[in-house]
Amino acid sequence: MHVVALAVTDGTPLFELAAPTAVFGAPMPTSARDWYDLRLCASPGAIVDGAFRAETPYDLDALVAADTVVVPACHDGALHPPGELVEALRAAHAAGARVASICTGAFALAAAGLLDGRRATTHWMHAPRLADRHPRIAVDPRVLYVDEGDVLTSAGKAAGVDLCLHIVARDHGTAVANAIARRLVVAPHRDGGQAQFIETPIPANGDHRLAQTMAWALERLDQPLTVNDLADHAHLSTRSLTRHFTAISGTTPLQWLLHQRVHRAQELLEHTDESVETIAARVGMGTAATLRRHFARVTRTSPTGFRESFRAVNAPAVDHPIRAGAASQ
DNA sequence: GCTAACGTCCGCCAAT
DNA sequence: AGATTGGCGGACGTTA
Repeated sequence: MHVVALAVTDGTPLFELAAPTAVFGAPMPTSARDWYDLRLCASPGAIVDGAFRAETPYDLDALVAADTVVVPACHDGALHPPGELVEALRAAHAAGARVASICTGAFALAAAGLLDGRRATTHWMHAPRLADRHPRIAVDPRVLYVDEGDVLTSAGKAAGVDLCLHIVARDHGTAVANAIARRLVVAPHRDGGQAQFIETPIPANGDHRLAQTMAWALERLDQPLTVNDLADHAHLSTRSLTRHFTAISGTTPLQWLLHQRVHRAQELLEHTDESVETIAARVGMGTAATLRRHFARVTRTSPTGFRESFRAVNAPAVDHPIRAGAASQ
């Protein structure tokens, strides 16, 4: 079992605990091979959100034993990350743990020196302070999260859900991450920027005016779709559609489509042995060359490279009988 | 990697 | 008065 330690200190907002708890504490999806052992690690007497006393056998020293440490914001975290937490983080990272922060949790990572020379993000309100106080960090306030391999940071609050799902996708593949996302009823995968950076939030609920059009598009991803087609479906001019689309999703229609196609290609690469050419056609990319281009832009790997590394992660050549719940959206 | 055709995006602005 | 719409045009992106 992969141990995920959630670092709780006095004043941690309840909301920030919710994301990692819901994602890593979820029951193991049928399509996953192993899963997480979520451990609440709290400093003694920690009160969550001024109301809830954390009761757990693990204290912050237990972070060292974790494979992944999740650090949510803490009281006054942007100003004075608790020294005890900073020390524990340093030790955990030195022991080989992957460390992820939510919101102002990044300040604790920064204080531990884990972000020096790296890219990172935090809540946009606190980004200037983080950059100011730690000049060696390349702070990007625009993204939802930043994946630096063994150190990950995410923006405020809800971006923590995206970060956690991203981690699940890294560990278990996008299909498992999507299964979790579906269970939590959040948008499967928010991204939009280059590489593993997420640039803009997409509302987690599906009740906005373009939801049906987006769902409609996802059902015919394999077919050629123009912005005009989307506009027709939404009964809007292309101009208005583009306007609403960017306002709602933070991406432009074509970019969103391209990302959806790449994500579907990832699932097919994970779960089928179809050729890149075939997959390109099935996800609505005219040619394999086109798929490769966008795939590289989004994932920083080639389709074949992605397939290989996915197979490597899920190495044991054991038959896995049922893939219930792993169907794509 | 280049190119030619075509599609997309977005500021501007008048119409609703 | 203020918000929303959608046509236009040109820079920019995508495709084969």
